[in-house]
Amino acid sequence: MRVSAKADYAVRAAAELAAAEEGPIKGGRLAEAQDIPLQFLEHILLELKHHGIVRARRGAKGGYWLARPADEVTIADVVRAVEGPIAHVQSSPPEAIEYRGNAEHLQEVWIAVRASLRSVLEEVTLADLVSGEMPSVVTDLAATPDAWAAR
Amino acid sequence: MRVSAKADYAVRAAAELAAAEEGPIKGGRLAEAQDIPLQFLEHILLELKHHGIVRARRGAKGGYWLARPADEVTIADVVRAVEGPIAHVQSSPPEAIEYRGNAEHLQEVWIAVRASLRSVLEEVTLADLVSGEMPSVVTDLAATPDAWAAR
DNA sequence: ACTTTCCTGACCTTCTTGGTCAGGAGTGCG
DNA sequence: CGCACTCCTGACCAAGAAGGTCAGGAAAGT
Repeated sequence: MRVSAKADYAVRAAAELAAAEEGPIKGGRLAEAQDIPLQFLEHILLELKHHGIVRARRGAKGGYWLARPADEVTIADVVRAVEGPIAHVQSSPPEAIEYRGNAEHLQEVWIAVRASLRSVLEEVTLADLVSGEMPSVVTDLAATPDAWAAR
Repeated sequence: MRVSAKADYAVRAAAELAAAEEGPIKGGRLAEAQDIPLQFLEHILLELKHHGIVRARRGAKGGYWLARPADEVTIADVVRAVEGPIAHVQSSPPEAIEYRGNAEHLQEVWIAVRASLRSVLEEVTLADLVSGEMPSVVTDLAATPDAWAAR
């Protein structure tokens, strides 16, 4: 139930790409802008490329850029590319699990958990993230009492 | 962003305890009812005990029972007991992270993610789970289009 | 006393996390 | 052409977590 460093890095790098006005951006610049170890970041960017989130060119004047417009890439896309499916239980998707006895309805709970994660992650685009103008689902949730408090 | 076997097991065992009419229930019976390796389950139950979710007595006629009424124990309580804080990013709570550059607003997203998880996990009690009568937040989410579909 | 059941720590194997290192391959420029 | 620059790729690595198992000790009941 935690967000890995890899996913966090991937979203941050994608945000930098989304904000770029023009031309390919070098890995080194992304690493510096977001304070991410360069060699680790390159592996992450490669995964993003394999998943069609990002494109790249080598050589001088090379670098990375988004494969699609920033308002068509969601945070869920980026997270899935590096972390795999969201909200799996015991490495299986919740709809594939069969519960017995008094835990029978647990499946519905995990389905709801996944749906609630999706309702946030699939709603926020990289363009939203960069502009700071979040969809209402985010501002509403962030405004709930204790949303910023530890538990 | 996944649910561990341990958390899944813990909730299922807690559901069995919540459904128990009377008296302590033996670990062996829980393990059998939910098909969980007994020795692993005992470690989990011990953690639940240390977190005040469960109580126990040894010896013949011994076993485990809930420390509080089933409608006062949420799934979030159980999950936190065995997995630690929900929705940490890079092992830190989202409110403690400072983002730079174009990722500045990412913090709000992770806060919203945590709030959305809480809105489900803190709302469902063990009593709800056993009865199958879920709070509306769960039924609403489970009824959204594609909630049961993979991505 | 003796059985039952919880309690605890040690241990184990495999996988994941969060990286680093070394080198190969494509691109652009002089 | 040659060279510098940058991405691309696989190998490796240390530490920790995941998902258990094993052996024994300590309370409770009969």
